[in-house]
Amino acid sequence: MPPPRLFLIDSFGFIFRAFHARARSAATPMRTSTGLPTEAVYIFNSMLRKLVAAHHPEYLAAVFESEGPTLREQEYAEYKANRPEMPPELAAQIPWIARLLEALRVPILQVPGYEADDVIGAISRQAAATGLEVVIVSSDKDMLQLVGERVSMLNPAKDDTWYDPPKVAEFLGVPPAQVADLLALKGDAVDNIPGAPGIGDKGARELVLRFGSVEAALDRAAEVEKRAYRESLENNRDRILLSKRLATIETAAPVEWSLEAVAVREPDRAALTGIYRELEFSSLLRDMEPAPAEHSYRALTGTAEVKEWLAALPPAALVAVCVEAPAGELVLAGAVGLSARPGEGCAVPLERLESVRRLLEDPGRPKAAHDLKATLAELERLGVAARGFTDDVMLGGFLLSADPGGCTLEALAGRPAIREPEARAAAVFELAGRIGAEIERRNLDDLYRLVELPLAPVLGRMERTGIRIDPQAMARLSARMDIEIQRLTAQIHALAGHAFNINSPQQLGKVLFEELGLPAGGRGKGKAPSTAADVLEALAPEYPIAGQVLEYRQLAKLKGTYVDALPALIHPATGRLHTTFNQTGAATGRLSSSNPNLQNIPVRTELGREIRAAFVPREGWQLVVADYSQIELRLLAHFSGDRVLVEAFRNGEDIHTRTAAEVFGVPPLMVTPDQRRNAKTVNFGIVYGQTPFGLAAQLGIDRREAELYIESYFQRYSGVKKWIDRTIAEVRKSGVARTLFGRERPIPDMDNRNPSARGFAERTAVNSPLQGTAADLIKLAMIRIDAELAKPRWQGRMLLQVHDELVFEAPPEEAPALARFAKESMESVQRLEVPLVVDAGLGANWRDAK
DNA sequence: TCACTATGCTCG
DNA sequence: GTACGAGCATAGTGAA
Repeated sequence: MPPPRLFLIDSFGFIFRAFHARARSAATPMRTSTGLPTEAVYIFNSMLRKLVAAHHPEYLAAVFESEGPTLREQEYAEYKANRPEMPPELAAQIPWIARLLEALRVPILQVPGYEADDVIGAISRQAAATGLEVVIVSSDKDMLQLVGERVSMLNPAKDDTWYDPPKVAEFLGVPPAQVADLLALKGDAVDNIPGAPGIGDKGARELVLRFGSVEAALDRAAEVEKRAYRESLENNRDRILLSKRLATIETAAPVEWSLEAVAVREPDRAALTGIYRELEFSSLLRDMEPAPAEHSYRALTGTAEVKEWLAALPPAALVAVCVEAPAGELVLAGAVGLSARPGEGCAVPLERLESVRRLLEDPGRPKAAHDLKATLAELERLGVAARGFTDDVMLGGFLLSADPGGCTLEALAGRPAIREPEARAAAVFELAGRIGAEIERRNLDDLYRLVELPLAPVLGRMERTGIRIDPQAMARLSARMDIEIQRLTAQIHALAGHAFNINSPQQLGKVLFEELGLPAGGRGKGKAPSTAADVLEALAPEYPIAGQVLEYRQLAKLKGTYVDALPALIHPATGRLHTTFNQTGAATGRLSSSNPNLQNIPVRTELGREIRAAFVPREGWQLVVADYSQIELRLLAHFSGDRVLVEAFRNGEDIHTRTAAEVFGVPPLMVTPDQRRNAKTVNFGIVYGQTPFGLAAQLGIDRREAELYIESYFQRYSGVKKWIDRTIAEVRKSGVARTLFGRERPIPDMDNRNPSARGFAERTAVNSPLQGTAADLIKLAMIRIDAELAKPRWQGRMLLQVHDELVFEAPPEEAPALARFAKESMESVQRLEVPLVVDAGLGANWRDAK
């Protein structure tokens, strides 16, 4: 068992901070209806709650300054003279903060004549001596001198940064024992510690490291080479020694405290409610309303207890599993939460993991998780090959809501943060039942059991496999691009007549549209005229600077996002890039990819393809790529049954040429490249929910002309028009868009009075079944392909999915067979009114595998 | 100092 | 005000 922890809060540090932050901001301060200022109370309260929720301290106290004059003030009248008197606005809130702490049952510690620093110093020393782990909660650099073997500091104002002795050394450049010396030399404006004139941050660090202390530096000042430092030391001896006394935190303050008094206890709910009510914290009051249900959480820590719990488990009962294993090397720091009954959960510490291995690895024991892919990965890291998962409430919840943000355990359970693994497990258990029933009721069972659940481990394998890139190729590209960027920067600055930040749309807009007087063709969305690519493209023929900026942007983007970023993300252990596929990241049912996103690797420009060429297979192997051809238009043909579209696909025609022939009324062989390009844009537009405005913008033609294109298209593809109208009508009626497999996405705005919102809803209603069905199809194909590749006769592995494309790697002798197999599997995944066609190829890199 | 928004660009 | 779905880098700004 780790030692219990005592958290000591440097209360006034946070109170002042909160107050002044608000004072500097323009917004009106929080007040009750009677005019009582409440902001500091509110912020202090949330800071405290966050702290407790995040760290679960066993012991906790709030340290306050004493009310009378302090010892330091007696010694040095100027001390902290820079600190303004406490403003009345804030002073009025202090008693409320005291009441709040009382209701929270957090004791206030203070000692007359001593500052909070000294009280914290004294308690830290005493507590650490008794074997407690002390955590100082503060954002005050001075306090870092107290950090030591059993004392650390936590700064919640800086993203919960932890400071242990090495971290202090890293942060300040000196170890904790020399922090006071450092401050004595460099001074501290906030506390008005005078310091040594002429010695700043750098000099102070240098002198302290060299001599070890202020006293030694003073005694041996003659040895200092730098004249300014030497003279400052020689001429300010008393002042420096005083600074050191001021900067040194006293650890002998006569503070009275007991372990019992600082033990964390449940808040006094009645008192807390009263305070929230008086201060009109209505949102906090609401959070209080439903008193958290009583749970009978049992923390099983002994082998015997776990055995007993397992023995009492009904044979086929569902067990919810939540792994809590903080990343890092200390594998034994977490626990596995288990629950098999509503409102009950137990935590098995990882030291006792062996006792539940049988259960976790038993394929016959049904299990539930939240985020199966992550759960399996964590268990694998702990050496457990878990099997038998029949539910993932995250995936189930996503099928019910299609809401990428709504699938956290907390969102699903409708509760604030759930931290303990046993409580998470209990929540998963309850949700598994509810969500499972709702999935069945809404006929989402096949999608759940045959698509999403089996896909999770497949994605996990792809993530762990990763993909190789050639860092040397990237480095060469980077150097080349750098030269080009330099050249463009110089040219652009020359054309502008002065240097500016080309990366700043604001500055660029000023240069282009104000100084150089280019026509601000683009509509400024907020205020400033747009400098987006389409605007610059229109200007480029007449104004060379526009073209230069476009070129600069492309290079800067590709270099920053890919060429320089990706090599740094190569995993040291595997030498490869490992993305994370998110199964609940897109409302249509598509996957998303992040950290890094490997679904948006460049391909459209020549330079982009060079980047793609740096994605390579394992040494000596080949990359295999298989992608669906025109899958969304084929699905449009399937859904609409449009005679022309279906016929075109059944005949294997080039669909854009056919569309051009139809729309422009010429034979296919007479279609010009320009006509085909325009028809391609129209085809894309149909899938996205065409509007004349959008098409006009895309093609750079006027709206009337775009209207004629669309009219002509719908005349020739009347079945498509009917399907779009029918789909919009159905979605308006039901409120949901559906894919071929029944995946649902709520579309709430079909009747919105705002035409813009309604138009958006209608386009989404048309697009979602197409994009979503394509997503369902490739997921199904992936599951089948993965199952085949698991057989011993294959060595090849699936690496990436890019919406309509799969990327594999395989030994050269196997690659052609894998390409054939992938193509065949993807094409035959579902029988439709038109054939599904997959182009498959192989090569030495991602660009050439086509 | 830090977290957030706006802008812009990459992909399917 | 305007084409669907994503993620990420950089500036610029307002707040804890």
